[in-house]
Amino acid sequence: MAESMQGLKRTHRCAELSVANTGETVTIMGWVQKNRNKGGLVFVDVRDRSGIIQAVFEEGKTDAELIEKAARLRAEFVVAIVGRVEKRSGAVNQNLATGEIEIIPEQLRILSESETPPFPIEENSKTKEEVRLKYRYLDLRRPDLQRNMMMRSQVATLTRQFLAEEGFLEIETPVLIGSTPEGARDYLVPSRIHQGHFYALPQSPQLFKQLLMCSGYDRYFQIARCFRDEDLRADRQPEFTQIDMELSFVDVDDVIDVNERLLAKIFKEVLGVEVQLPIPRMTWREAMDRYGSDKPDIRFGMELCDVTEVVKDCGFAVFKGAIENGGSVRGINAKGQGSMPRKKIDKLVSFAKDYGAKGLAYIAVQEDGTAKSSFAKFMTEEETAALIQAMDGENGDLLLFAADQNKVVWDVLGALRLELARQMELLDKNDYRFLWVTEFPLLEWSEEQNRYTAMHHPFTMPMEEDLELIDSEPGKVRAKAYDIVLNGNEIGGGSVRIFNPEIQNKMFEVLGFTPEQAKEQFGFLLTAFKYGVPPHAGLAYGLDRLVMLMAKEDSIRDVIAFPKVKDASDLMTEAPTPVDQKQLDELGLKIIE
RNA sequence: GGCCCAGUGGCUCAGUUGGUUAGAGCGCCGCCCUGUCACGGCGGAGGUCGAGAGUUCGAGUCUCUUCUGGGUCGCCA
Repeated sequence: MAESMQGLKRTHRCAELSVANTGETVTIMGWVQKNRNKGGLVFVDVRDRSGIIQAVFEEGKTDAELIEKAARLRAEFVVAIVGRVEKRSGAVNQNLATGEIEIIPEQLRILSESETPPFPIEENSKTKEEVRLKYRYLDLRRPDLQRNMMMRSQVATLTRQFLAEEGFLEIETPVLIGSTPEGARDYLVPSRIHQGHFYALPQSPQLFKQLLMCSGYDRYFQIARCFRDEDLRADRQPEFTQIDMELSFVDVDDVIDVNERLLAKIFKEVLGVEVQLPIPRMTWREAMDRYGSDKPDIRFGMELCDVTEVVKDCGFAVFKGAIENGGSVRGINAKGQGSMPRKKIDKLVSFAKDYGAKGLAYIAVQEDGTAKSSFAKFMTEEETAALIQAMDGENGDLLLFAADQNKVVWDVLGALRLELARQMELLDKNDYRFLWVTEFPLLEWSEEQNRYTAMHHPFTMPMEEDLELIDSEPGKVRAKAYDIVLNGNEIGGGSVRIFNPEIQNKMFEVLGFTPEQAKEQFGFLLTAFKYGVPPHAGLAYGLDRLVMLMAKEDSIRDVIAFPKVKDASDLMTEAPTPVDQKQLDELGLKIIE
């Protein structure tokens, strides 16, 4: 039966106690981690979010009645203990922060009993995620998740502190907004009052923060929940959190400057990691050419090498064909992997095919200098030698080549490069390598829609020097857009925004919007722009991804208190759930079976 | 929507070429134990192998379907 905590007040968290508290009478409250009964001598480990402290119930020092009560404690009982802090008379536990001390109880109250939990509440859980998520409130008791959540809170707090000092105002924007079909799928919320009309949940506060700039708030930020109804991944949840900001009277360098200092502060204070400023920058084109990715992981090399010129006259039809079709031939050199077994190479080939390659050519340079190759028979010895040389191929290297349109070649080799790095264990989670990727293309051709779509969003400012290309070669126009990349993850991105209505209208035109469509969807923004809009720019971080990397986790689920699973449902609450017919009727909705 | 992986007591796993009462560790329950902290000792309970169908004399083990979770491609302005 549960006892009251009346008359007691917690004085410390468990692991806040140290030898400095020796002799003090303290009150702790927490969960029983472990009860070790030596037969009259009872050790109880009590846990809270700070850590663990041991209480010792011993004859002569504690009432017999209390010892008996302690012996009844089971895992996850919630207890309050009043007692004296003493240096341990027995062995010190080096593995415990509080390992030199223990509590000699004077009072023990069982505030709450517990059934045996379905899985152990311990660090480095081996329990499958399915079970953990069903009992997420228990999972969240585990020290590693508690550390993650505390780290997340610390990041948010530091962000608020820093941005406030830099003159940013925290302003909330609505969650019930109008739908804009451009981009990701919206979550829709039916309106009861306007039947047949729907709100959408924001994919980001983009339009509102731009309007706040129009309204003169100058520097805005928000830690904002965003929603996208797309398929999930390890680093994608249907609802996620952005650190969103917008600044007036700034250009690219100003946004980058304040954000570099923000990142440096966060990493210094949370992880003790010094971020070397300035963070290196790379144009999108350079990133693609060197890494085959717009979010390169620069913790390791294995850069792409364009060998189009070297092989353009060779006898290998695949290479020649790709080049004649306007594509390129590029390779990567997996140092020291020349002896990779055929089976493993075949796996790389099929891996490459998943990314759109028609095939993957390779040369495995043996230790004796001979080459095993999938295509050498189509080439002269001189051509093969020239290719190996162009790739810096040394004995024992594995050279892998993709030949196709640039986009395919980049995708394939970019993915392959990462896969090989994983296999070769080149990725150190303690190594934090930031990179700005700049000058993204403004537009991207969509085969599916047979039109250009905005690579970032339709409010991104083209680079002034490319403006003249916007009609003739829209695909070549670069944007004042930038992403902040950390260890191959896009942790944030932003752009300078268009604040000139003519350029904005031009942009809509290129995107295939009729003036009517533009007005219908973004009319309020376009109208706002008629009343004096400051030049402005902004950036948004994916807070979940940022904290995931800081916590050295592989999934953002490990830094989100109540995440959803792959099909976007919640295993604990079982949301989404069916609703009553009455609710549907009120909303004027009918479910078609 | 496609592809891949996993699904055996509460948890984590093992189960040979399909063959008698399905094993282990941890946890749980009982008894014992005064310095443990992965406590220890003795004893015990607990699963029909995600679900369904099929092949077979016989299936955890093969086939098909399905459900659940994970990874990934597409998708994610």
